[in-house]
Amino acid sequence: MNANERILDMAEQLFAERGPARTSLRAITAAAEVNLASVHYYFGSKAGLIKAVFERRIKPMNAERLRRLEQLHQRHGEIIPLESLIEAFIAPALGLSRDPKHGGEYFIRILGRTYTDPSSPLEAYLQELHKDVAERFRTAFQSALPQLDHDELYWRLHFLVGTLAYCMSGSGTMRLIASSRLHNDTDTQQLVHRLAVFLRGGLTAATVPHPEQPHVS
Amino acid sequence: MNANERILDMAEQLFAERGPARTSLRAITAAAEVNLASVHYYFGSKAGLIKAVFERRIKPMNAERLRRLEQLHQRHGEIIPLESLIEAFIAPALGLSRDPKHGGEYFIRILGRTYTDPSSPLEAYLQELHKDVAERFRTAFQSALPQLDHDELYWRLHFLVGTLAYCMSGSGTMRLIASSRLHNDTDTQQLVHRLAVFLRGGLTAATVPHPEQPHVS
DNA sequence: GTCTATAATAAGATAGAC
DNA sequence: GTCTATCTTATTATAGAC
Repeated sequence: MNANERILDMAEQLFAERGPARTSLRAITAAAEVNLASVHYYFGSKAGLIKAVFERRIKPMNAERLRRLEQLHQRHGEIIPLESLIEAFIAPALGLSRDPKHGGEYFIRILGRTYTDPSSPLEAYLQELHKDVAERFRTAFQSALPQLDHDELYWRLHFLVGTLAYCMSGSGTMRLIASSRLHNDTDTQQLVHRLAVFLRGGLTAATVPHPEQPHVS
Repeated sequence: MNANERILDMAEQLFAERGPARTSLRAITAAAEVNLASVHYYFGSKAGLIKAVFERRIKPMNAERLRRLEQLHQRHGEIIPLESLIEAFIAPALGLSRDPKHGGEYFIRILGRTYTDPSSPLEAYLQELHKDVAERFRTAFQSALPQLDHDELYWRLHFLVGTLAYCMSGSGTMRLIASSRLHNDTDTQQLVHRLAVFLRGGLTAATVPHPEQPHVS
């Protein structure tokens, strides 16, 4: 394997463990058994490396999301069954860790964290990478959930992304609130299904007007 | 105001903006208009300061959660209505930003992020701070949702925390998937209510057996 | 308790040989 | 393309005067 890829692989792994900010180039190059200078040769800077690590996984992930969405539109027309739509969005994300070809065992944890890290220098870049997916799925969700007004849909999709991000971010804090026993049940298919059921429930919950503070706009 | 508190306040604010790892003590002491050495005098080290920043907000937050839980148990006995239970858990967290007395305008963003940051040196300490709340609320949720088995409850509470964490982490990436227009509707009461409706839908969603991969244990 | 000065370390970046 | 050696800067931490 070439140095370029080895660097990306080890950077990914170390970022997952300690976060990009706490991971030095020295640690990465040592793990990848390459020279410190090679990072700058291949990626220009640490920021360039970080960008490359994200790009390598996110582009195929979002391509898969759009492929699935396209397929669903062909089968169902404009209005896609909610459960299918949810799965088309979350499965490619959670599946990163599953498919050995994607090798994202570590990556999903990084990505999950990044979604709650607004201060990251990556923010604008990530937004750009997700723009197309965000737009198309929002439209599809609006069609599948015509009963929700624009604001309500906005917030619920926000909640959806949050739940997904937390799932992706891994098992560390996962045990904070829930059971402390370890789970072998990390099977991705199961998780996708469990999450999809939860999200469908949340997205379709009947809106009840706020008792004390009715909506005025 | 004394130096101790000024340091905590500015650290909190800067952590929210850039994250603890990317915030230097120099930046903090400059903003707080105190000497660099005073951080070590009061908190021993940067790690000590970070711990203090978290402790100051989390302890009252969790005390308020337990207070509300106690009150609900007195009113309803063992089985608390789900919606009340959800609100008792999320309102003190989201309310941090609201009540000026708590002054957590910045803090909730830090906390939200930390939940998806398993590599943080704080992890064990946070778990300790949350232990009591986690245990009591898990029991209460199990009573309110007897139809869910242990595993299913585990995951759904996990999803719940994830959604809450994302909400707390702030508006940065909040716009990735959803509308790009800015919202003035950041009113906390509204948000608590919106989130509670969503979570209730998710928590009570009927479990459907996984079609392709039935649960075998 | 507060401050200045400085130590000790670690980091990203680069020059230049091969 | 690859590597060694080094530069420059930034950071945490501490010693010691006041």
